[in-house]
Amino acid sequence: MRVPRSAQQLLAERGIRTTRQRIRVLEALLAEPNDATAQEIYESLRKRRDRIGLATVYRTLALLSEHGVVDVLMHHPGEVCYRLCGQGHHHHLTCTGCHQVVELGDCELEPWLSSLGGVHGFTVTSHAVEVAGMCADCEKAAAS
Amino acid sequence: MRVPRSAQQLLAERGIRTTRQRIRVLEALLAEPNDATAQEIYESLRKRRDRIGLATVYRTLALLSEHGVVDVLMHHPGEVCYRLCGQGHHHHLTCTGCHQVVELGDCELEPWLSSLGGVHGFTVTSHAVEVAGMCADCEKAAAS
DNA sequence: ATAATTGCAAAGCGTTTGCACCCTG
DNA sequence: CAGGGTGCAAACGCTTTGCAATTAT
Repeated sequence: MRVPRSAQQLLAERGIRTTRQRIRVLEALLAEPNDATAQEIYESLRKRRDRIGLATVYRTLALLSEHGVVDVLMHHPGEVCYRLCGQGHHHHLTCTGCHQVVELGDCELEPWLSSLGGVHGFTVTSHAVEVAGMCADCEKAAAS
Repeated sequence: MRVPRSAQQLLAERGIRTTRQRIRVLEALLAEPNDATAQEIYESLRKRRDRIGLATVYRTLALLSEHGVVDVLMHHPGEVCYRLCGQGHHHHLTCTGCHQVVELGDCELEPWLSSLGGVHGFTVTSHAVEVAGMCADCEKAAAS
């Protein structure tokens, strides 16, 4: 799912102008196995002494999500998270303990959903599934 | 799914103190077939000349969601919607045109999801499915 | 009676925007 | 070199909180 690609390449593929800041944001996402908020990305870049404005992080993330480069996740109200994802349709399995995110491929819901939509007179255009649980490590930690 | 119940009853069932304001908020939700934001509920109550504070609406909705009386939906980033739902597990089918919401019963995902979780060493505790589409009316309107 | 609930206004938070400057293509 | 991109700080909108007055049990 998560094909390793360079930040440069990701931008070029979509015909997005490459700037130092956009590359930095993408690098931060590439280095982040889970999801991150705009603020988190901003802070991690500032810690690395990268000169970037918070507004630019927001603008870049908006741009990237418009182009389908990053996914937008909303597990908690008022918290928007971004994540660099593999191409194609997939869903997410999130650990409630440590917030690690696992991509779920092979979604088998399409047929079920479109039939369900038909019953209600809907044409189903998209669907999102967010699965929450506890990873093995967190479960162990919680037990003690 | 959506058993009609009185606002009074809903509060009493959970042992929530009944106040004029809480009943008004619940009535607004009972009258609302779809979902509504805190602000929308506040405004609809003010239009009806109900004296209620915005803060109370927020506090009441938080209370009701804690007690499982209302569902919290987040289709769009930065927009938290509340909805009075039937009991039991279900999901939502939302029209992107008119925002009407249909409750989907009989969710057949449980077995699939827990097996999927197992593969990744997760104990799946919950899942949310949000299906989006176009209802018949909006599809017609869009075609013209 | 007394503890919880309310309303208001102020504070808080994440996010967006206006504008002068800067950089990419 | 032109048009898009950036940074800063101010503006923004939604939500939460402090506190005195009010209300339910």
